Amino acid sequence: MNIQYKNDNMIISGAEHFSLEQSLFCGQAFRWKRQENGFFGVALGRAIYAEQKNDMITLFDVEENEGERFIRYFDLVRDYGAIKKQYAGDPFLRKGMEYARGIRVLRQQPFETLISFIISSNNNVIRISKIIETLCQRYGERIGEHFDFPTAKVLASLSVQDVKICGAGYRARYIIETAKMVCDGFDIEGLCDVPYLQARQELTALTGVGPKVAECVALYSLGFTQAFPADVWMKRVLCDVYGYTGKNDKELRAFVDKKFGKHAGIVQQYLFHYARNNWHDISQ
DNA sequence: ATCCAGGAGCTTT
DNA sequence: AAAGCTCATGGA
Repeated sequence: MNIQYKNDNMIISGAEHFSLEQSLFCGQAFRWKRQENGFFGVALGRAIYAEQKNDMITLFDVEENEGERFIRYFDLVRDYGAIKKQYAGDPFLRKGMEYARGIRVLRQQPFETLISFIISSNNNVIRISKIIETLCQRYGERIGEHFDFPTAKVLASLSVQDVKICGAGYRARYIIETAKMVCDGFDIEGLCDVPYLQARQELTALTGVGPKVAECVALYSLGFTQAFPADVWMKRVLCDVYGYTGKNDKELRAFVDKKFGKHAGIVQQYLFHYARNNWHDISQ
């Protein structure tokens, strides 16, 4: 992979195992849109436009120091080729990795990820995106014509009605209470430095955060690649393809740890994207 | 109309 | 501990 800066743009060439399209629209991020020949989003506190041609990605209006932050955001340093090789013996997973070959697990901002996945519970992607966008427009700091994700401080100051207006439904209370806990000193970023099991458990102390949301935050924002968000789709795959018969969260974790190991979360992203888009073929 | 969506909290067994 | 019920909302 080679990086250069030209005319205020950042150009990444030779990026293997990476597709903007697949990484941005595989259900892990909610604020990106297809625009012109590329993708527009608000991420890391700024508006950004990106294009990709084969293995060349251009990030527009990005200076060097900021470019490094997006290298991390897109998880471009990690050797996905080596990871894929470890799992090549699994026939179904190999199909998943082939279908979703360009997915990288993004490293998003912890608070935004936390609130986004609280909103995701018992909800669908289109509506999740809509709620988040409204939340940003109403309560986020303005970035040109766009809006940043609201801060914990602002969200903590809102009434339930203020948040319900955005379409959040019964989750409005969860959002506000979690924001308050963060304001009162719950250190999300700090969870990067504690063991995975501890991070996951501490996250569930937040209102609206159960096992699934905790796994999402751990995987998509804290860098725990072994975190394994298991929604209805993943459970279908585990049961129908891998013969999982367990009943509770603990049994599922044990099954997943044994089956997929320390990069279970990355594997999960391939399986999720593949299964969600091809279930008709998979289940015959 | 009924069911479902990247589930969690609360109540009852 | 484990299973059951409820929680807004909008689209299929």
